[in-house]
Amino acid sequence: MRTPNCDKSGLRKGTWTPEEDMKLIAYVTKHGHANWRQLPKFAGLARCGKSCRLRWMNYLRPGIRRGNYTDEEEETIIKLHKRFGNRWSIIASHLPGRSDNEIKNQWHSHLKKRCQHHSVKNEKAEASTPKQDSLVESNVQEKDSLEVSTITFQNSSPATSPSSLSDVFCMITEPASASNMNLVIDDFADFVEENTDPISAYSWKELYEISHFSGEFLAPSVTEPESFCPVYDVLGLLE
DNA sequence: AAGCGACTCAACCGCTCCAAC
DNA sequence: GGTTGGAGCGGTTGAGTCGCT
Repeated sequence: MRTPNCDKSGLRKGTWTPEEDMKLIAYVTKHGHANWRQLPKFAGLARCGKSCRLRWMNYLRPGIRRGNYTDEEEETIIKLHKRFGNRWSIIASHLPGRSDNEIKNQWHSHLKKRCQHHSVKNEKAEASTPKQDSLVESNVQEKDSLEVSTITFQNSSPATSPSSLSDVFCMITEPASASNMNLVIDDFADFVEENTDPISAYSWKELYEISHFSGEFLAPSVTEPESFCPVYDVLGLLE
């Protein structure tokens, strides 16, 4: 951890203390974050706005997921990195609860090596055997599966119904106009109706995050944070 | 137990983008 | 069209931790 210190203008730098976290959570929960530059002044934090934003986006916002990556998540990162390169924010938008910073760290510490190792193996294999049609085909299929969420938006009617919360997230995080966003929200509403049981307490936090990004489209029952964001109850921050 | 290099990950820095004027 | 200011992004840093010798 970086040791806390101050810069020339008296603003604190380095590791965030629990007290600072509490102040930031309390302020953003109550007032939102329309202006990061002004926020630290009003929240009583001796931090720059950028530092507050980073702390909130990467560690404090509702729905953020910590801990080990699943195999599925790692595969998704690898696939999306193949497609988008170092566009961490785009990649993060496909992984609910993961921040761009965390994904970037994961890539540099684990996945990059794994991919390099994998590509060296592939190169050796390719050198020793002629190209097979099945390999080419599997690449095409992989590309097509990544396009699904985009296609959903490009057509004005959804091509597929979401089968998991991750699918809904993929759809929501694609570029969308207000009209096709409404279609996605309809799908989302259907999904919630049909899948009330499988949604875990954690997933409800994800739902809160969806409502945070697209609250105007969601039913009021989904935008009540106390229903699915127990951490705030613990902190006593809900009104 | 101590030393040391490799690794992890929270945080900073500098740049770009974009909207408002 | 040019300028300015805020937000966001990606690269990099460096303290802490881990694991090997």
